Amino acid sequence: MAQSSTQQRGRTPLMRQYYKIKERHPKAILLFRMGDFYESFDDDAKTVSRLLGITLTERNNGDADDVPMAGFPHHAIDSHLPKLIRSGLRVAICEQTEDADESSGKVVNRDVVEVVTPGVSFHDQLLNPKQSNFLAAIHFGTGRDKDRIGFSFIDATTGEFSVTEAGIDQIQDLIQTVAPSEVIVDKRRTDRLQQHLREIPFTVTEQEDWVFKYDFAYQTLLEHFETHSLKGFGVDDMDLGVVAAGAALYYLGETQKGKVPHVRKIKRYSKDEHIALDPETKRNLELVQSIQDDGHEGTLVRPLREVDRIQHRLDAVEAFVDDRELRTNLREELGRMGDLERLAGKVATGRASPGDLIDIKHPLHRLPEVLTLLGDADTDALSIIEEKLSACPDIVDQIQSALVDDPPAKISEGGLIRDGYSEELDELRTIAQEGKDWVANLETEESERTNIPSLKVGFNKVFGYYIEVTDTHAEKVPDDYIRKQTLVDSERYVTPELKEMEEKILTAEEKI
DNA sequence: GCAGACCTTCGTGCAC
DNA sequence: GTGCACGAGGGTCTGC
Repeated sequence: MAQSSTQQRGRTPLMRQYYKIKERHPKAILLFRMGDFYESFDDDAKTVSRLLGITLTERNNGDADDVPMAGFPHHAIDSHLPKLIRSGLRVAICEQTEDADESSGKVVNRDVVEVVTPGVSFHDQLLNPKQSNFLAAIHFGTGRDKDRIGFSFIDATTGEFSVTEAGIDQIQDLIQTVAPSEVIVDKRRTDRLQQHLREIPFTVTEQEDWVFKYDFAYQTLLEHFETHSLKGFGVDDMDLGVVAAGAALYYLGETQKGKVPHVRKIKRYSKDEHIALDPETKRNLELVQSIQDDGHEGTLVRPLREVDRIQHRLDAVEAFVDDRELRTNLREELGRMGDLERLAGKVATGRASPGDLIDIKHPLHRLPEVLTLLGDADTDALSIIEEKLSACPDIVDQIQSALVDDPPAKISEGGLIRDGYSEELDELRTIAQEGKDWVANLETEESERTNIPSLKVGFNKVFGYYIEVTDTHAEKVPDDYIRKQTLVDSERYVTPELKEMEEKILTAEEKI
């Protein structure tokens, strides 16, 4: 709902900025970055406070009424965000887009950088490593197509993107087969969705009707894939499907602010390729997990229908049954590999952590072994796979030469880049290390100079480097020591030289 | 105009 | 090991 100028009047600049951004995301909880905190206001704050169990307080708002507020430190988002999303909410994450130092005393610029929803999330805490997380779009036909639908589904983390068309009576089958976490639908057609589903085990997100216009959807797909038509993907003839696919891709782009370069193709999905299984059947056949311990994994969620493909799969299975060594070795190799598809998605969207990059290197490093095993197999069913895969040696080399083997959890912690990769970085590290060596020697030198055997040099985040002397030796403290802190049985001091070296070390580490 | 207080939660340092 | 105090970084208000 648009805020009138009357409503905006009297508010502080910060709250005017907040409501302006909130206007663009009325259906999402807006997490508003304020320094080291994510803060929520107004009705959002009441919801956040209730769901996260955190204090609901208030923030002043100029001449307008105080605004309800609830917040948490930015580093706690990984634990709080999943609770909000699992409650079925959408969360818009608003970050500061400039440094406070550059804002000339004004409120810093802010903007939403990501909208997290049940069907669109890159956060590990919200994803099941064993399952795809699909966003689906359904477009209901009209006129002569009134009994048909376009159906598209996309996994934001891997870029897997499919489209199909079906009779309206097959919605239930499609939903059960794909099992999306979220379905987007034309807001005028929500009732039809409900009419054709026995239950709705996903979040329904309504979109404006223009999102489901053919021309808009088709153009969205062409612009994304940078093509003149969709013929190359084999989906050009699916008018209803194209609308659903365009709507799904548009929604994904909106939530990720266009950062979805890893969605590089769309494929035609044929429901006839697979047998639809309802949740009860999957459970009873223990295809996904065992009934007893909920832990055993299954792989036959989408059984094939085509005889040729079934035969091809059986050939591969037979090869493994006949060749125990191949089976054991390949199982061992694959067991060491992570989820490359999802990791590649993280890299493409700029979300990869240092650990993710190393997790990419390890499976790629082992891929030649896998390719050799597949190539040596005595069946076309496996050697075809070998021909399709590349070990990407250039990527492995680059990661190997640039990154350390045991990276920090966050880039901000430093120590990610390998020595020798960057001359400038090596120089800064040398300055920092030499400074630390100087500080380390200082303890011995000062202990001898002052004749205080218990003298210690330490560091903490509050006071930086300091020299600690117990009260027993207080009378021996030299005149050039500057007192900084008093403890129960000791005093802490600094010297001009120590402060100068601290500045050198910290400046170098900041640049690193 | 300036300094200090305030406001959510959480990690850290310190005292005991 | 436990409990307390503080600071993280924004923006705003209050008091001098």
